This record gives sequence, structure tokens and C-alpha cells, in this order.
Amino acid sequence: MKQVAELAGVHVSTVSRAFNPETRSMVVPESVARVMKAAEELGYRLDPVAASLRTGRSKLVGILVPDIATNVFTPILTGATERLSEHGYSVIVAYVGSDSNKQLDLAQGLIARRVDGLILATASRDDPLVSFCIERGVPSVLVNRAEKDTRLSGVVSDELLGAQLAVDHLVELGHSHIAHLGGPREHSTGYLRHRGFIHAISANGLDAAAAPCEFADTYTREQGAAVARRLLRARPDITAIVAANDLLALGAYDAIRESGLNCPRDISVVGHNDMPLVDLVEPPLTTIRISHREMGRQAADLLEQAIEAIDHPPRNVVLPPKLIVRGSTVAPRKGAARKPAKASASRKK
Amino acid sequence: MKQVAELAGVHVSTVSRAFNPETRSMVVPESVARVMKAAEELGYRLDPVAASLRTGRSKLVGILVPDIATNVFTPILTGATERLSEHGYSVIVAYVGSDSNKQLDLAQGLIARRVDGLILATASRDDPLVSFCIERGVPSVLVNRAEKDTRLSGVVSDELLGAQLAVDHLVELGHSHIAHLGGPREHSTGYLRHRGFIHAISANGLDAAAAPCEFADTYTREQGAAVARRLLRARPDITAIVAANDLLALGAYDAIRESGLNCPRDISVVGHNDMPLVDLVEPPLTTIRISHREMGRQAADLLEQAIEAIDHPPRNVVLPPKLIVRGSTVAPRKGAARKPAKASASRKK
DNA sequence: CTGAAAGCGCTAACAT
DNA sequence: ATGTTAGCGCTTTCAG
Repeated sequence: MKQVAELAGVHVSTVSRAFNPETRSMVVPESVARVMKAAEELGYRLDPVAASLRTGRSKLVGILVPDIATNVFTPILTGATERLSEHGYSVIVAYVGSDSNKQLDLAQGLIARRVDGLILATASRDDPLVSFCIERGVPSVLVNRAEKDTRLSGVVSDELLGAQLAVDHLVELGHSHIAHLGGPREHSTGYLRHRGFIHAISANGLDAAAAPCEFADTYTREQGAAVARRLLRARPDITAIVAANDLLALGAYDAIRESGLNCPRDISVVGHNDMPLVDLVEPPLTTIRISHREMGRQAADLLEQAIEAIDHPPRNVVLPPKLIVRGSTVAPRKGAARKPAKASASRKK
Repeated sequence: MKQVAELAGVHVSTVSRAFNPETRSMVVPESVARVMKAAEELGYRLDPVAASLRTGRSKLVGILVPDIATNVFTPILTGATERLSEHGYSVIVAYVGSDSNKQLDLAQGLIARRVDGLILATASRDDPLVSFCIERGVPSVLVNRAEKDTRLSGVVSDELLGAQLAVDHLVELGHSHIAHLGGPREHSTGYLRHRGFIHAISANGLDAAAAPCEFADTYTREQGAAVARRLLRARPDITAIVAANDLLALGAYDAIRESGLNCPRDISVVGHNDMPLVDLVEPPLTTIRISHREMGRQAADLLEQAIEAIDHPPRNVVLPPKLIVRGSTVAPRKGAARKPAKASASRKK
């Protein structure tokens, strides 16, 4: 920088001002031009580390992503990175487990690196890391999962609507014995999709209390299969399953096949997320599409707002999901239930 | 740090030495303990930015990943990040397009951030970015794709072997009219899988010159379908397709279905990568499994070596792929070819 | 083994 | 509109 100043015949501070868009106006255009030319000749670039040390800012954003279930988080990451890098930010990704202490540690590490903000894709419905970020005053936003209370801005899908779309579709096809293969309820996705399911069942005049619901601890195909097995065994009357997630739905496929049944003939299945390739599985999965990439982009926008304007009230962006009908859902077979059940989710009189 | 020094009753430089594992031995253990205790009390952590400014090192690694949302880069990223973070490195991910100038820019940005090294998942067979990294002396390694010449260390799959596994499997099933649905040849993956295909065809006593090969410009399902369509139309005699990639193979599924044919009955298909869910498509895809996660891990190891020991000669780690047989490959129908062809890849006399 | 001092490259008062 | 100056928080010679 000193060299540039010399070559341009100005003082270093002028160079600094010329380089910073915010302060460039203080310098007469002609000097700016000379500085730029000198910099060009010397192949000079601003040193972000030194600048960061001085200013406390860094043009760096940290993203905390759960180290599992990559299918959903990749497009979120891509979307966020894409948008952020348009505005000169670089992204540090930290894959974290569910250990809360480790999460805090990682976050502290990022903060020590002077990140300008944090995007959390890891939030549980009441998350200590969120408390931490708020205490420390680090601009942060949530993505994909929200807390119970809106303490930070975030962008999520309308989970209630998503679940409702699924149930409505099934009811329209003629199903009345619908089960829910739920996700982990400590995350808003699992929690709300379940609530949406229950609500939609009632709204359709079915008996919500009798609608079978079982929950997986993690969004994996294996868990999906295990839970679906339980569901199928306990309730031979069901003709359709609303899964909280595509991977769970695919697990249900496994369980259905094992029991010698056929999807969709005996059991219809609806997933959630529309992750890549579920249109190619057999049968192609009917599911709820969420635009995760868009989610990432909007989270990036929200974060930039949070960085620029401290003390904006937290804002929750809710993206509308979309039902994608494919081959895994059809009308129930004549005679409706596979077998009568003692306690079936039958239509209220 | 000054505060810690004061509390511990020592000089700041002693604190610095106590905190750095490399220099800790210069300090008498008792002092170290006092420093640590003081730091603990004050909740002090080393400031990586300031340290970085001083030392030029950063415990930061940059990874350049193609911005295409292919499933192979995610596990590479996860594997690399996992290993790197075990050793105290953080990872900056940059998603880059194929524009070479933009890549250079991004790399320069990372270097300006004082990254200790770079992992490139973007390399073409003769890559200007590699030249750049070498010139600048930035420790760098390649992953997934290699250059024509080994200028940098890297880890890749044994592509020749992978292709051979695919062809051998098909030949064993009785196929003799096998086509190659190739990938972009500017990348080692596309280039070598094609070479491996040709070589394996010959090795099995078939006529390589007559084996139909068509190439996709990008690894997408759409390109796969388009190229497979050409292949099918031009060569009605083929009974099997070796695709350079799973996505291309899935595209071939589309093309086969369109032409009123059936996979595997009329045409067997082999993919490459074994990406998630290809076991669930219909028919389940026979493919070549590459452990991308392991690849990422090993690339991380290689990079750490490159960072520590300048001037180690470049080393190429080649991981063995594995054939995964599923439902997309069966013996050709009696009568072998669908139709006779003028120039078929028939068994040499 | 520890202290003193210089400075990494930049920015932001403050002064002109 | 530009120059002066004083650090940001650390590491690393150099002395002792």
C-alpha cells in the first residue's frame, strides 16, 4: 500500500480512502484514478486480514450446517453462498453435530475470526446457540428450521401448509385412514409438519385423535423404515402415509415392500422436500416441494440486513411449498382399508 | 492478551509463547499454568486475525468446488472439512463456475485472506489455476479430477479400473455390443473413463474401433438423455451402455424409456459414482462406487502435508473403485443384438 | 527462560 | 481534499 501511495504520489491514507467505496467520495476523482492505476501496475490488492484487524469487520460469513442429511442443506448452502458472494462476502462452512457445546465452540471460533454474521441451519425449537448469538450481539439468522419463538430473523417453509397439502391430496383421492410418519419434534420441521398433519386431518372431517402418528429421531431412510414397520404392524387399516421427509418416505417404501405390500396400490405415500432424484425412484414420489436454494438466498438477504441495520426487529420469511403429484399416491383400493382395525381413524359420523 | 499477562504476572510475549504449542516449551511449565489459568478466568481466546496478520498463516483452507449441484462434491467437501477441522483448520468454500478468470479471481481472494492452502475440485486436464497456484507457491492439492501431468498432489479414483469393471461385468453377462456414454473429456473423469472403456473393450477381445462412443459436455441427466438418444438411434445393435456418470446413466434411462425400450431387458446400463438414491431408482442402477468422502479426507491429509513440508514431490493417491451390481444390468436377450448393424462392435474372429 | 521493542498492513480520528 | 498519527492484537527477533 505504501508502494502504491508512492507511485501515485499520494499518502497511504488517500489510497485507503480510494479503495474503500464508503470513503471514496472524500477523494477527488482524479486521485482515485491515479491510485487505481498505480495499484493495477503493482498488482496490488487490499489485504483483508489487516483491514479486518483494524475494523473488526471481515466480509466473512459463517454458516453452521448439520453434518448429516446433506440433501437438504446443500442447496441451501449453494443459494446462500451464491447470494453472499455477489456482495463480496466469503463463506466459512462449519459442519456441526448435534452436540450443543461443540456448536458453541465452533461458533466462537467463527466469531474470533471476526465473521460479520452467522447463518444457522441447525436450530432446534429452543436453541442455546441462538441465545449465545443474541447475547454476543452477532448478527445471525436461521434457515430451514425456526425456533418456537421468533428471536432471530429466519426463512423457513410453511410447514403447516405443506402437511395440509399432503393430507388434502390424499383425502381428495378418497383416503380416510391416513398415518403420519413424523420427524424429530425438537426441530420445527418435525414439530410443525406433525401439527399441520393433525390440523389437516380434522379440517377434513376425520378423527385426528385416532390418526396414527409415529416419530423418527432422525431423518434417515433406516429410521423411516423402522418407524413405518411399526405403523404398518400396529395399524393394518391405514391406506396412506404422510411422511415428514423424503428420506423417511423412502424408508417407508422399504417397509412396505418388506411386508409384501405395494406402494401405491396398498399404501399411498407422500414425502416432503422434493429432494433430487425422488422423481426417479419407483414409484416416483409424490411430495411437497420446498425451494431450498431460494431459502438459502433469502437467508443471505436477511443476514445482510441484520449486519447493516442493527436492531431491525426479527423477521420471519415463510416460503410457500408446493404439492408435486407423482406415482406414489393413488385412490385407495375398493373396500378402503386393508383390514378393519379396532381403533381406526375413520370418518366421524 | 495484555490483561492475561498482567493477571498472570508475566509479559505478553510469555503469554504468546505459552499459547503457541510450538513455542510452549520455551516457557517454564509453571508459567504456562499461570497463563492458562488467567486466560480461563478472563475467557480469553487467541485472536486468529491478529496472529494471521503477523505470521502470514491462518489455519484457513480454501476449497474450490464447481457450482453445479452434483452430489459428488458434497461428500468430498464433508470429508475434507471433517478431517481439516480435526486439525484446527477452518474451511472457506468457494463455488465457482467454469470461467477460468473468475476462478483465478476467487483464488486470489482466498490467498489474500491468507489461506494456508487450497483444495481444487475444479481441475481440468491442463488447468491455468494450477499453474497459478504453483507460481504463487500456494500449497494446493487436487481432488476428484487430476491434470494430465502430475504437477500437484491429488487424490482421484482409479478411473481406468472403474471403466474396466463396468465393461468386464457386461461382457461376463454376455454382452458384446456395448456403447460408451462419455463425459466431458477436458476433465480427467470423462477422459479416463473413456480410455478405460476402450481399453477394456479390447482386452475382452471386442473391436474397440467399432464400439460406439458419444460424449456429453456436462454431467447432467438432460445431456445424458440427449446423447443416449443419439446413441440408440445410430446404433440399434447395442445391448448395453457404459455411462461415465450416474446422472448420465439416469438420462439414458429416460432415452431408453422414450424409445419404447426397457432397461435392463433391452439395454443394460452401468453408471459411475454410486451417488445417493441410485439404488432406489427403477431399475436400481448398477454402478461403480467411489468413496468421495474418503477422497475428501485424503485430500485434506495431502494438503496438510503440502502445507507442512514445502517441496515434497507431488503424490497421486489413487483410490480403488468398486462395482456395485444392481438391477440395471442383465444378460442380453437371446439373439443378442436388437437389430443387426452395419458396423457393430462385434466380437473379433 | 523471560522481557523489550518493532512491526504485520491497514483505517480512522484529527489536523491541516 | 489530503496528510499525520496512533493503534488493531499478535509474534518474533534481540537482549538480558
